[in-house]
Amino acid sequence: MSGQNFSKKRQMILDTIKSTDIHPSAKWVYETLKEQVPDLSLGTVYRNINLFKEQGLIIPVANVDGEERIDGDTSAHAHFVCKECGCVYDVPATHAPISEETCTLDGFCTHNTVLTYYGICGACTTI
Amino acid sequence: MSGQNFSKKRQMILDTIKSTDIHPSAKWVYETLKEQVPDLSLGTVYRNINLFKEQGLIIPVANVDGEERIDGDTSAHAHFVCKECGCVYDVPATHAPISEETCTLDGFCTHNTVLTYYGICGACTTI
DNA sequence: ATTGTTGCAAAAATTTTGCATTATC
DNA sequence: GATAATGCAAAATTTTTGCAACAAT
Repeated sequence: MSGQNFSKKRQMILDTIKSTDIHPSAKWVYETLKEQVPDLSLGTVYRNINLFKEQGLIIPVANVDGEERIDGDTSAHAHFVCKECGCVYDVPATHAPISEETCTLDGFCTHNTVLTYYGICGACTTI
Repeated sequence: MSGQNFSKKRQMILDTIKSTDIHPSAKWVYETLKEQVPDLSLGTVYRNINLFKEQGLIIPVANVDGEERIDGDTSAHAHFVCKECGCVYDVPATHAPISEETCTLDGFCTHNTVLTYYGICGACTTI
């Protein structure tokens, strides 16, 4: 596409990431989209995810069981990772003391802050 | 050792982790200790790191360039990860709004909180 | 034509694991 | 001797990459 060079598949990968709140892994994006787009390659998913990260369209939020999990919501908020089921939940920014200050430390320039709570989620506690 | 079943190598691996503040990767621990203990295996380092994590003797603090970085200091504090050089720095708890509350979210039980700042460190800014 | 994107498969890199051997008590 | 820890190498995973083919303008 003109200027934006977004291919159909690239757009669908981004849409898939943006349309869910499960904080997916690359594999999940691939498997989910594969149903609609049979001729999709995992390499393409990885390549586009890396591109989106560079462009700031998505952010990596956690590494769960060796898999990187990403978030299409780049607004300031925190996350809760369940050690039991591996689910990643959003935690409203109001609950999370995220200070968006930049360059607070001596000579250090902070670009972004990641606040993650680890524990057992409600679903896993109930069971 | 009696009761504690700590082998010499296990103890040396833990000591190596506890004696540095660089927040090492498994590979770094292996390569560093290999100089003193030539017959050390990388598998042993990984096995012991996993053990220490289960026991709460060390904590994973970040995943930098695909490598998990660990910390022998389990007290409440935050970290700064330089996107440029990959160094991981300690951030005093006084600077970090770490709330040690537990089970604050509905039915969720928080075991630990990880607060990480990402940006460019002083050394990389100067250059 | 030229530029960018993808599929495919191989390759890299990190982490785990099976099993025989060695250490520890 | 019984139990646990290790070395070694293979295996399992996730992620990256080379290259030929394809798409778009």
